[in-house]
Amino acid sequence: MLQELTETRYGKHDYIFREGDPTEYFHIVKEGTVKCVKSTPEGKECTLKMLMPGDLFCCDAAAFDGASHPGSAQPMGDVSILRMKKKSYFEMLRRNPDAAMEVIKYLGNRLNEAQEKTKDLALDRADQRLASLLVDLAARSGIPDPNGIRLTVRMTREDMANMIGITTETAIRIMSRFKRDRLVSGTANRLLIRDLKGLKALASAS
Amino acid sequence: MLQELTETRYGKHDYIFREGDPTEYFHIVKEGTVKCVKSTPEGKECTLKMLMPGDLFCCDAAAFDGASHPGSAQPMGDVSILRMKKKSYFEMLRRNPDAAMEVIKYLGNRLNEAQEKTKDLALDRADQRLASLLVDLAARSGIPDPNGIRLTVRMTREDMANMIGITTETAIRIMSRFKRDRLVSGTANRLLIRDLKGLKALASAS
DNA sequence: CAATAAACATGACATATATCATGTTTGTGG
DNA sequence: CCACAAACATGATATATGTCATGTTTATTG
Repeated sequence: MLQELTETRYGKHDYIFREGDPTEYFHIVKEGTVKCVKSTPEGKECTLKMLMPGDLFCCDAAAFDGASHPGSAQPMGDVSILRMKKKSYFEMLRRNPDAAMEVIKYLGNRLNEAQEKTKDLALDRADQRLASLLVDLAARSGIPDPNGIRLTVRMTREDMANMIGITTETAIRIMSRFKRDRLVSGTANRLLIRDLKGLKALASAS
Repeated sequence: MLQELTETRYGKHDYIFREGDPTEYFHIVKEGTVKCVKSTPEGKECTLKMLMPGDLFCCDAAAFDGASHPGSAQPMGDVSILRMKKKSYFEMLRRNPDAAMEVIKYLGNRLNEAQEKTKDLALDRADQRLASLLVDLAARSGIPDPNGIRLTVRMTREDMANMIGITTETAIRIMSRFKRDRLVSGTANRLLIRDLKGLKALASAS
């Protein structure tokens, strides 16, 4: 069974798959961070989700028929991915109700997250959404640091902008303000959350 | 087995459940349309999804632990809902791999939809999103009419606004323009899509 | 059918965010 | 370490959309 899971490594400039590619595998993030991206013909990008170790992807319907990927998957730095042919995955689920239940649970959580994000995009201002993003990433990829919480994932202002539906310039401006207000510090290589409470307050000041 | 599914009817002013209520049942829409809504403390609303006959809801993670509903479910007019205690639903899935696979497929599709919506909110203008909405509803709830496609679901400009993250006034203005441009006609009680192609062109003019 | 509320319409104005432009700082590969 | 590119910064201006206000039309209900 488990030998059907193979490990692959990717670097920062690779694609795990591209939007429109046929779906062949079910994936699990083993190490590193993967971003799920959709783009428009004119090159605008929208990052739907940052996948961390333990996250599943392509565990869904697109893997069930001959469909193609609705978005692309790109590593943020070096990552290691476990994958399984979709046929094996499919059979494994049929034989293993526990696994199927886990996938249902996982997809349900992903759907809730996605709907929460929809609500944020629809109702919150840009600075609130950016604060939310930072709070979320602090919880998911942060490590303690003498001055706060350091984010392990390398993320530029442009990356942030794509995650919350604003332009790079707006992300830079808001981050400059957060910096001035001592909420955060540092740049892509060393992002530091200095005042988590302050960010949380901003995030939920809807 | 099937006798565990019970039918309940609701009217336009009822709630099927409210945000925060404990999750007790798995649901299926039998007749009518149900909207899934999230709201802020200040009364702003965001409609996440219109559920039509055949759609499942609460088939997800919130139903798996002692969690509560992340949003509320309200009928758009008269609806009929089938439901099953979550314990029975859970057991049914464990015994029935086909059902579990169907749920995984359904959730995957819902997740894709949600992510498509995220992309629209992040990258498209209000008029494009409204055009998208109308095209989508024409496909899902439209019936042929001498002058185009009539939407069976009764939907005010405010409802539309909540579905695409704009204000009621903006929805009214855009609909007025669509009316002037002969793309649509009519009001909540009798919404008519007069030029589906035109709307599609606008929707994808990203 | 009258009374009342809901839905639609439209103007004037405010504002958050996008766009474009230009410059500085920081990182990186040869 | 130098050269080059990426990332960050910030101003000026444009614009889509929100907000508030007021009026009309269309439903609904007693």
